[in-house]
Amino acid sequence: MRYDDIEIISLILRLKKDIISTGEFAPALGLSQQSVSRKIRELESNGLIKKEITARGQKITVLAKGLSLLRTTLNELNEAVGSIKKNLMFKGFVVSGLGEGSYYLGQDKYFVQFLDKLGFSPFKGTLNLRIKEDSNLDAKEAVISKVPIIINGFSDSGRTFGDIMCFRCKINNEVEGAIIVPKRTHHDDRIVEIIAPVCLRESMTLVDGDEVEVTSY
Amino acid sequence: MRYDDIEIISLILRLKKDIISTGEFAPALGLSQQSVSRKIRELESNGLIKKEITARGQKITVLAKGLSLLRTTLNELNEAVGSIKKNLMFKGFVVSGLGEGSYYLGQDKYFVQFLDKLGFSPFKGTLNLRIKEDSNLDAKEAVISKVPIIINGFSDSGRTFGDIMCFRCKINNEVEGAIIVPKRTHHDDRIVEIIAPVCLRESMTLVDGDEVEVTSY
DNA sequence: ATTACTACCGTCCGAGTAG
DNA sequence: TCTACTCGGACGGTAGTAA
Repeated sequence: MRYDDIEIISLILRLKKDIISTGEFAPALGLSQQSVSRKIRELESNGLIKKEITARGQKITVLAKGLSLLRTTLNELNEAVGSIKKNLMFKGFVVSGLGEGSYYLGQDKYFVQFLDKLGFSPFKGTLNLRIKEDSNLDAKEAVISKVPIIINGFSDSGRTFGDIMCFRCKINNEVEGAIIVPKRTHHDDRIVEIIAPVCLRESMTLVDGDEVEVTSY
Repeated sequence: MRYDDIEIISLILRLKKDIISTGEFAPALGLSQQSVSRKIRELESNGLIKKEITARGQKITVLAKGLSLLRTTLNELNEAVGSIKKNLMFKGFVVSGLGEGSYYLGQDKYFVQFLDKLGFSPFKGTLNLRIKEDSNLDAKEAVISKVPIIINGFSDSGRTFGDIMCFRCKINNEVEGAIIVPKRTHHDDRIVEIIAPVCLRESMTLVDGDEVEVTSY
């Protein structure tokens, strides 16, 4: 478990203190003072750090070997996070629109924001997909847990319209559009509403039951 | 030791395989098949991943909670690596110039490159520092293991002049200059030669034995 | 204050093996 | 093959305390 060492080195560097006591370290690592003391001694004997003990604590210098381990790990995590993006794809089946999306698109105060924030003027209707497999559901959850583009809500003639979250996506690797999700109402998890500059049913000749692939990027 | 989980999740993502067996995982983590099996079950019960067991192995999906942990860790490491730069400071004592630096500065073909690549025209002499403490020596090593600015070597009337590596630095947090290190000759590790647009001895009224702080940025 | 030793003990690892 | 159970033993954790 190489990453144990990294956790400590990372903390040492982030504390940005010249002198640190093992007791100070302990709670941040969820360990006792004694264990931290031992861990640090181990790091030193592995040549990852160097320490000088003073009256108030120890001055720790992360050595080249330690830094190199840190950088390697950083690269690994970057690679891991990078590979997530490629996993952000899910499939669903075209269903007839029962979603609220189309209604939103009819509201001018929403509509103007779409062009502004998404860069395209959406067709005034949504493509509704139903997700069947659980694995695709997870992918969809991953997409809509990314940082959303927010379409602000408003009040009009006594009614309140909430914020809408948008997530850019590509439909069948062909057309660029966006998944829209009302911020408040958590309606059926398995239905996804998609908007695009064009009518997707027409431009891609889709009918109910057709499988569609959605990629987030 | 939170990072243990990360190590496994990171590996899962980097393998980019749909189906993975615990036995395949084991060597990469330095654990036994049994331990990997248990670790993965723990990850699942902590809600970080989801797994489906098939005949050939298990299909693992990293859940939102797992991804978020991964991103947090990535940010921490980025912060840690970022803070290294601020740690790149060392101290040395002014000594009389026995270095080769001054000689280099006398060579026009080198000299013109300094202005070009460093953005300043150096005073035709170097400030030589001797590093006494080992901790400072480590910091100095860290500085000169960064990506160097290279001053190209050349041949002149039969003699060969090698490449020179430069590292921007700040002297006593006051004057901007550069550490220069011949690429070939690995002369005394404890002597550092510094160039600056001005004569540092004069502008900072330095004499032999004065302590000087060098920061790399 | 600190660090770190000793002693004890709980957790975790892995060999064997079942399913 | 695969996953995962049992169980003995090692490793790692902490309390007490010395330096």
